[in-house]
Amino acid sequence: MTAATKSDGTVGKALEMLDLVAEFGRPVRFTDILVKSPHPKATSYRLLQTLTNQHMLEFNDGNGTYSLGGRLMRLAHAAWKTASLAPIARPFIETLVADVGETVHLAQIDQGQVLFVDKLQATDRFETLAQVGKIAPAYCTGVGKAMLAFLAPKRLQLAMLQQAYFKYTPATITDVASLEDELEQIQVSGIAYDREEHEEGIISIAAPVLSSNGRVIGALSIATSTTRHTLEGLDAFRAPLLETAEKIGAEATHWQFPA
Amino acid sequence: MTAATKSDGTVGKALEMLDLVAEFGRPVRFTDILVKSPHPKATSYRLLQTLTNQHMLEFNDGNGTYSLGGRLMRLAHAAWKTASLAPIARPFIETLVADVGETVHLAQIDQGQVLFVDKLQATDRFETLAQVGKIAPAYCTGVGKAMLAFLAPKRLQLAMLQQAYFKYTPATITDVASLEDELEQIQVSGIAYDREEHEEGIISIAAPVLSSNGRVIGALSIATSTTRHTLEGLDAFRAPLLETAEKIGAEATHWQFPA
DNA sequence: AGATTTAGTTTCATTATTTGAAACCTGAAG
DNA sequence: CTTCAGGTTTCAAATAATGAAACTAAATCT
Repeated sequence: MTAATKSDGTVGKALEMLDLVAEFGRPVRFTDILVKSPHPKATSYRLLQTLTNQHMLEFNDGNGTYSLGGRLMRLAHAAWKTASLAPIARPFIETLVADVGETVHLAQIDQGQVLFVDKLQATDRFETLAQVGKIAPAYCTGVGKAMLAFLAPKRLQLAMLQQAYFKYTPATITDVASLEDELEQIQVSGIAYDREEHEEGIISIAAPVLSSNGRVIGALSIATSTTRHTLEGLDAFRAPLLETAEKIGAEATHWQFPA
Repeated sequence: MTAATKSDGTVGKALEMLDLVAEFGRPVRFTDILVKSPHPKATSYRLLQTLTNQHMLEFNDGNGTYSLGGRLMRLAHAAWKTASLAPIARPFIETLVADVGETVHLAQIDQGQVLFVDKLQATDRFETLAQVGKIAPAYCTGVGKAMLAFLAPKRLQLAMLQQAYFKYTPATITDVASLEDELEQIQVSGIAYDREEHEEGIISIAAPVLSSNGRVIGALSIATSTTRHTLEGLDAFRAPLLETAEKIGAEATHWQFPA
């Protein structure tokens, strides 16, 4: 019995089903879900019914599949507006993008993972799906490491322990000791790098956003490809990045954003 | 037994609480929720606890408030990727934006309302919060009317009836008969206009996205301000808009997107 | 300081909901 | 016409949710 999933009654089970549907990444038939569901047939069926009635799932009569419903997007929009750093940070990020001409990401830490809450693209070249709500592991992304480095010890422990370390690329750090070393360095410099650790060809420079009480409330990064910049080249963005992160931190404090 | 709100057990109650928190539009204290909650103190309290355990809500120790949680954004991202028209439509919309140099919205109809699922801005700046997940009434927006006009009669009835008609601006049509007239015209022309009916100073031209079987699966609009274009000026976008809507419809059919 | 109010939390017997094995549909394949 | 697979419903038993009331902690009043 891990601390991970506390079952939490009916609501817990229902949300578990939602996660299942989400995992499939495509509309799913009842049987598809059934094989993954820990519950017997009748129970799974009724949970799906309930969620569909509640518009958390949508049922497609045509092919008998379930997919995630519109109510989720409405709620998430509300979440984004009221509970994320994004609305507060937007104006500053816009300035930064205009300034450096690169794509900027804003992330927060959520359940030990990186949760992207905003993304502004330079002008706008090709790509990309709305990054908002996307998650990534903390230990191998610039924003993730920037936040880990400034996390309070207990929260850090928690985030580090509950993580499975997967080697996404040859450069991914999967060794806890090395990771801790790097976090220490980041704590000193206030800057984190992603050296193709999550995706080959993608590098980034990131800075934590700290509220006035010193707690990490997010992180900011400039991400680019190795074809556009070298790792050293990223240092040009160091100053504006830090400056913007600081401004956002000050503003967030002013708005009493939860630490 | 109204069709409106079927309570649907514990899960329904929990989601009702989520909606409550969302409505406040700010972090809320337990007592704030209590006055709006239909449930007694202990029940409301436990529902919030459950949702917090499940990361659907987040509790801020600092000031004792609840706000919508990260899990919602994760799920919504999955919903956006798998259950919305947006990923399919993206490339076409990008082309359209590049073509006309205006901001383009993509919307779907959800529970009789307009649900924005994507927004691409013309190159430029100012404004705006991630529109994804934002909702608006159908009867007074371009995209909304475009979809209503092509909705199957029964679904239209439903959407029209369950709507409260609020006069957002002097131009808002709140009279069902006039609205029906306009929908007929839209059916013929395949183009809908928003003549400052939802927001003063904002006009738009919209076209429905139809799947091959003739069902509306979404709508596309070009929105602008009265200071940039006149209503007649919008007609310049008519052809590219229709063309793009058609391409998206064809592609969606190909992907068996639910009608 | 002591009394009083307010906000949040817990208890526990009662009540209502959820559960799941099994039976039952229904349309498609053999 | 049988069999089968996917989906749906039933109903007594098991479980989880309920809520009045009691309790705690902190703030506010006297």
